[in-house]
Amino acid sequence: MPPASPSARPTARRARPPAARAGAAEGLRERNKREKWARIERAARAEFARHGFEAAAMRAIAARARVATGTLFLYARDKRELLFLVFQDESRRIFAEARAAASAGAPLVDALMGLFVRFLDFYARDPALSAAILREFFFRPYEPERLGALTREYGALVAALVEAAQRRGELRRDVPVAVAANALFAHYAYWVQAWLGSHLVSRAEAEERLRDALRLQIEGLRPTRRRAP
Amino acid sequence: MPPASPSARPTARRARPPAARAGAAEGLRERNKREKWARIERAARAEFARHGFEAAAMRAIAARARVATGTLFLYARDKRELLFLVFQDESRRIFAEARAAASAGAPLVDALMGLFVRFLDFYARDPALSAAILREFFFRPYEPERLGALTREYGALVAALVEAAQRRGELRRDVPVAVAANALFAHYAYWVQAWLGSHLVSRAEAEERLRDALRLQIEGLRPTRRRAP
DNA sequence: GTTCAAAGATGAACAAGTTCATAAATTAGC
DNA sequence: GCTAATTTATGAACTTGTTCATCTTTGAAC
Repeated sequence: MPPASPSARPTARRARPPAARAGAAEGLRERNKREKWARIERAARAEFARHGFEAAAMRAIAARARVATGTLFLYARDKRELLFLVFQDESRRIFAEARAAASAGAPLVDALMGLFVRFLDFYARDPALSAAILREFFFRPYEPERLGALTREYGALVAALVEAAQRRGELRRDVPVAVAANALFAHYAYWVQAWLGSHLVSRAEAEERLRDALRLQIEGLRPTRRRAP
Repeated sequence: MPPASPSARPTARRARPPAARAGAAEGLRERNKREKWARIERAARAEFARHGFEAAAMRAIAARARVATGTLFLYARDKRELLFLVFQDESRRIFAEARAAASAGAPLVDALMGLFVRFLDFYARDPALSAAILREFFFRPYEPERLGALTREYGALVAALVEAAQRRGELRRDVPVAVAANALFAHYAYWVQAWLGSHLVSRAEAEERLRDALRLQIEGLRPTRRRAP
């Protein structure tokens, strides 16, 4: 089977979303590109929010941004990438906040929930759009180097919390940090899916069940001989 | 926010895939419908297999089935439902096999892996298409009463294995069966996603990590005072 | 300031999913 | 068997994502 994604091609034919900073010596080209991208991003955000990912039309986004339809494809390879770029900044911000607020000293379940709940809040702002993001980027091959970076950061933060807990004796030492982190993260992914994807639980239920699941992952399902008071 | 799916509309405008059995007294209408649906299903299966879900064209499916394009939409509401209908039978078969072979007496991890591996094999036959199925039906609101039934059956089977294990003392009794089943199933969902969705692991790795994760879910991450020999 | 090559922008054209007015086929009433 | 009513089938037309030949703008050499 041939690889599903054309891996060689750069993001878009030419232009790419320029870096956000308005540098000192900035040519006309760069300034135009920056302004155009700003308009496109605003427009995309608005149309996605109003109509959802599927129903938002590229032509409508282009019209709102006052550019030709084809221009969109100079800044984003396709509609999916537009979605990704729009949410990239916001995810980064949420993630930075979560990292800053991460209390590696707290009991592991609390520390993890402090991180996870931030993203639940983020998703809750627009659940349908969040579901689209998860679907488009975690269930479809997609330029690993962009999204992969965010995912790895997330994983690394979970791993750091796990390692801290292990170090202080809250967790077994014979289980590699990565294995434990994956096990815990699996519950997060599962309940997010149940909430945003399958609509089997509400946001509140997802949070509750996730907390329980994390506890249960730590405690284990095996019968215990004795329990500490 | 309005619900994303038009919940009222029936599956397709009129006709629906007729029941498979060729009843005794069968009118011309029903026979024609049955034959046409058989052709459509075969055609859809072939086109999906050859080109993948996205690249398979409805027009090509229609041509191969020797019907007009619009006719497809009398049998399936949209392309997604065509995918679902095509795979419904096969999923059912796999599931029935798994249920029949389920050895509720085996250690829980083995019993669960006996079930899960059957689906991993199923997915492995066409990973890209399997990923499409998971993406289209678990990350998008979609007529809960169809897919929901399959999912619930799956969940019920896992729960039965869990209950058997609990009964024979392999698991704690103070954790509700549903909670334990969800916790275990989460690892399955996670590693399937890592394999089919994110391409982070191979099929073999997914299986291996899943087995480890199930063990770890049972053992727990908490330090143990003592271990049975 | 003029020239020219490179970068950026445009929108008509294309392909694919979906709809719907219309036609064909089937059934039921007589 | 004929007719009317209902179901089923058709494919042109519409919408939307995407491409690409063409045009415009920019920057630098002179």
